[in-house]
Amino acid sequence: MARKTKEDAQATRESVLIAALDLFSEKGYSRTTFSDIAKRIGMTRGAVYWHFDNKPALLAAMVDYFCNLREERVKQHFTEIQSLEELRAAFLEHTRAVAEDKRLKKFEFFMAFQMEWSEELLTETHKILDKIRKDPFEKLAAILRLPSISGQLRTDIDPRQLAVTLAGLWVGLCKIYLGACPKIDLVAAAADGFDCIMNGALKKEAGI
Amino acid sequence: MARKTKEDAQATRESVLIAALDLFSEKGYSRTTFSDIAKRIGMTRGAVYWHFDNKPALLAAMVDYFCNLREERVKQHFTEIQSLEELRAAFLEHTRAVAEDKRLKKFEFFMAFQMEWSEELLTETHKILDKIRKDPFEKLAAILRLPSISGQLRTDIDPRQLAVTLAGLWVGLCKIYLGACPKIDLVAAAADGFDCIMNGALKKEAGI
DNA sequence: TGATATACATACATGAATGTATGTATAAAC
DNA sequence: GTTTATACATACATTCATGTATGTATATCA
Repeated sequence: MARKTKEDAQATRESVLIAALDLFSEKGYSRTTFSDIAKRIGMTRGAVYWHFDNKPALLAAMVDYFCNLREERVKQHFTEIQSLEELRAAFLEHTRAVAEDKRLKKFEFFMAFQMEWSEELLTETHKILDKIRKDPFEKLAAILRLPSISGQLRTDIDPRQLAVTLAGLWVGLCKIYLGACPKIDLVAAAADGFDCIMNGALKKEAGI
Repeated sequence: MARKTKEDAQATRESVLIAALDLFSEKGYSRTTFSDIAKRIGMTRGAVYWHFDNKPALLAAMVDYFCNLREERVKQHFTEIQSLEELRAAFLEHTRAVAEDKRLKKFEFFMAFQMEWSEELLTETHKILDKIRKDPFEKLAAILRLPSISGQLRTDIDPRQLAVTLAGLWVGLCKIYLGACPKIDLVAAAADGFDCIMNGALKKEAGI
């Protein structure tokens, strides 16, 4: 058996990426081998090596693949936000995605607990990770600066600081949830936290 | 050269633990070898193997060592809290410790970014990590339930939920700070977040 | 003042993951 | 229809971390 069609080859490439996420999130990046991945998809190491030069390259491709998948969700949720209600809805929808989309959850779990980020691997996935690491509050801050929203904020509240607080809450709750020792309802916790923060950030007359 | 005094041996044991934290946080757990650690302290692998049976055992001892160091700080900050002002001070003091105590910062960085937690390694360090993972909001919740504090909370605020929010904020801000891409002032961000949340959680007449 | 256990250093043996070279059947290009 | 590049499988070579066995000088203890 050899030489499949281009579609078949593309399919095995994707199956490698998915198997990589599965195994990386199960065993950790460093403990999974090309052999593990090949076995998982019913092929040999040769197949994996044909599609990806080495492990860092596979990691970069995998992170890129699922980051884009995540970015699409973020864009889907956080574009065209005009009001506080829409921001709240987007915040919770994005949270719900982490809690309910198994693949996204795996990816977030992998990024949070199953990866040791060396300088080398960071530069390998440089472009994609730069986005993530700048994103969490820049996007939020821009939304909070919209006149329709910032007008409701207390005058002593800095939109950027508020964005940091909201992003911090989101990152922290996700981490606690993914660590999953004391089981929490992620969406409910995010809703409570969001309301509490906004309740403190809004002018008295503009309560949610 | 051989057979040092008991004090000397204890000193090299500690130097191994410290070198382990240094190297683990620099290169990641999986990429550091016993050889690396031995070189760092100017000894051979034999010395490291004499003190620790293998890498998981060393990891467990190292985590135990620095977790206890951290626990002492937490206890130091979070016992005998009676008022909101004291809670705020403790919250910020604990945050400041992560930002300014180099060793604690290294440890938190290691736990957040340089460790892939397999089932095996989790059970190895079971007792210690159980503490950490239950801790973040149980301790906080207990404080928030103190009459002197809960009396100031709005009646629709659940102390436990508030604890989850505060813990989430803390974990998230630390993670963002330790990731350190968009530099933030951790202590200032924690103060702002704390105030904002509390401002939303307190009765109108009990503002900070 | 020996005897013994200690705190290492040194040497070796093993396995396991990596990378590469080679083989091969077949889709695609001409 | 032939050629060629593709999408793998197979085989081999190398490195490297681990673990263990052994050696040894010296605190410690009797």
